[in-house]
Amino acid sequence: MQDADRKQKKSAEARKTYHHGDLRAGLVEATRRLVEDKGPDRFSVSDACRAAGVSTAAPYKHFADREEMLLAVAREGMQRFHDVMQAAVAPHEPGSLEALTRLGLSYIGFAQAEPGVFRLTFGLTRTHKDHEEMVAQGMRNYGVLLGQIAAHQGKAEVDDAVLRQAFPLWTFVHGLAFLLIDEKVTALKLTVDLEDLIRESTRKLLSA
Amino acid sequence: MQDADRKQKKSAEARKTYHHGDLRAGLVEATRRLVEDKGPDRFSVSDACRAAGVSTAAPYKHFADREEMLLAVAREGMQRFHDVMQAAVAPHEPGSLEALTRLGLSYIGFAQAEPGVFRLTFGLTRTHKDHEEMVAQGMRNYGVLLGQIAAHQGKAEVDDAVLRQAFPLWTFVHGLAFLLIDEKVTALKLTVDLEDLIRESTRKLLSA
DNA sequence: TGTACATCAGTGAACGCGCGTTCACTGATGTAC
DNA sequence: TGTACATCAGTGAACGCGCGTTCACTGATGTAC
Repeated sequence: MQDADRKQKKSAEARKTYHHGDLRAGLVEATRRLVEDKGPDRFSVSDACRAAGVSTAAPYKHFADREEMLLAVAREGMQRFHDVMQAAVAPHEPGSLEALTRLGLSYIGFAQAEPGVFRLTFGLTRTHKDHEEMVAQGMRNYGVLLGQIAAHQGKAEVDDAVLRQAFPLWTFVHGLAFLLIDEKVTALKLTVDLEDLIRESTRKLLSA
Repeated sequence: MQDADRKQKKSAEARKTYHHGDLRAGLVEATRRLVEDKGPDRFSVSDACRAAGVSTAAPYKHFADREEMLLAVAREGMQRFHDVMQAAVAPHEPGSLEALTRLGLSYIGFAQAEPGVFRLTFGLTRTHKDHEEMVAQGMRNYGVLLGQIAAHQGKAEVDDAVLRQAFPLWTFVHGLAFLLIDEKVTALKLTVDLEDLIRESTRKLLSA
């Protein structure tokens, strides 16, 4: 909601002023959109400036370089991904097959809704690939699954058995996400009922 | 072997001549190497020319454009991938858990050995994404798995039941491949016994 | 065997382009008095 | 309330660069006679 407020504020008061209101947020949004439209590799600073209606020098008042703009989008995206997953499991019995199925569906749902951001956050992020904050957020996101599996095993903590049971589930939905957004499923003319596929595969992978 | 012959011929006879011997093959190899070193997106025609020791105009005697050079690498790569998978299953009882495990291991083996080519062939290939030859080779490659599953089900042909049982296996190893080459496994400090993981997950996904 | 000629693979220079980043600047804003 | 001033977000022009592609060319090769 604060985003909406800020936007309104901007358009109401600051539209035609010299200062932008919240150029940083505007650039992040422009970058995000470009990452979606052209992919993380085809994004250019100039494009983002054009989209934000600002000179090409402006971003450097807010970001050190191109990479930092992408980093901001990635950070924001991972947080959004986390929220989506949380919302997916929330209504269901923790550790239940239903909860895990919904979690899997939210994973591929995010990948399909925001393939550019999905690629950006899961791709090999060269420069800041061990940017500690990103890794921490990645662990927090993975933690949503780990928590469900711990619950499934009737545990309060994540132990080795939890890790071992969780990883194949991640692997599975991750592969499905890429096969979908890389259009292999359509290219090979495969028909897939996503919900059924995820539920059944999850059930099997959870079994002994 | 003919490749080796050609190379020898080149170095023996044609090294310092005006003509190159087999510049096409040389450029494809240079492109492949660059795709590995820098990724499919960072590849440039100029780089390839530099690597092949040739002027930047030379490739256009063999390829229509940059895209066609990548296409040649992709084509070659998919064929190689096919051979690798065939070789992996060949020694084993068709449709056996062992054969399927080896097939899965060869999949991630290829991804790890040639992550650049793997990304190139499995990524969204914009321009020629429905290049018929590529799709055909993709189906041929997928056919290796389908054949194994058909055998597993005691069938001579691929039917719907085969397709339904095969797809989750593909999905699984595909996800594993990306988690490995995108270094998520190492970033999250997960320890994974690949062979055991693939065998067990395959077994479970094959079960009722 | 020797010569004329067609073929065409590779050259080197040039093109226009968009990029990331820097620079000295300007003008809007908030604050101190 | 009004003025002086510091701050700093955004400007616009410029930089050097590497890119993909085109062009008229050159020289090596194979073939016909």
